Amino acid sequence: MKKTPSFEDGWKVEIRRGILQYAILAIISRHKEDGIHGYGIARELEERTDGLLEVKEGTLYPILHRLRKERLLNVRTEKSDAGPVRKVYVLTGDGDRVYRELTVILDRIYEKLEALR
Amino acid sequence: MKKTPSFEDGWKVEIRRGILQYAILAIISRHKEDGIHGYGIARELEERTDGLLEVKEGTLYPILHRLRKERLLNVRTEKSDAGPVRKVYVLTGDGDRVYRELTVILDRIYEKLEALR
DNA sequence: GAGAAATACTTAGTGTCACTATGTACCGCC
DNA sequence: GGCGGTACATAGTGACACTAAGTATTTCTC
Repeated sequence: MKKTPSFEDGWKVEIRRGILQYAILAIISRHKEDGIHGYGIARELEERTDGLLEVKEGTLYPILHRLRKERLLNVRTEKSDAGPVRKVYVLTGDGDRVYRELTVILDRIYEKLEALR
Repeated sequence: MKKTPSFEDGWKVEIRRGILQYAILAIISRHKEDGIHGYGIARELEERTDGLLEVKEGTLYPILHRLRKERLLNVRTEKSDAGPVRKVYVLTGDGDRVYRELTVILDRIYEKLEALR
């Protein structure tokens, strides 16, 4: 029997909404035209945030598909020397623009939240 | 005919998840044992964030009910001299504890996001 | 060459919650 | 008595992070 999650537990799930999409854009953005593949994004997300933004595949890949559908990402396939074929993602022009817009909004929100307390 | 919302529009809705609950706890927290009523929370939220975290009643009241159900808030009713009876909310001990925990988590997340870009 | 372990991606199903829209009702003022 | 401000409630919708389970390839070890 699983115990009912605390309010904080549920909140942690909710607060990741939007944040995850943004974080993924941020990671892809850092890799510029070289791009990075899904599995690599998952690893970087975990390592570079000390596990705070760790994602399971079931969370990550739907986000990537969505971002691609929105034309924020381009994909190419690439042979891996240690597993099946990879899908390598790079930001489109739109993706870069949107990423920068979200950064501004996020900063504004955080700023206002700090002022609120 | 309403135009299809942009990616940013949808993202703005998603990013508010969790944030709104936190912001509402923050506002109630500032009012200590005096408390503040729902309508007042809505006004403060709008004014103190330059409209960024404005909420409609259909968003606000369900959140208050939820927080109360989680025993993070206590309610008392109070006569208003300019309208119907008010419900005045104050943080419970749990509410105060949770609010402070969420603050820590939020700061950690924002810190990691900044490091990511 | 069988099995395990790491890599790499996919998808079905669930629950939560911010949103839109609408409704109820009280007060003071002209 | 109608209007504007105050004050709260709730039904219905959609997006998305989650869990869970699956497929498939490569390399290393025995």
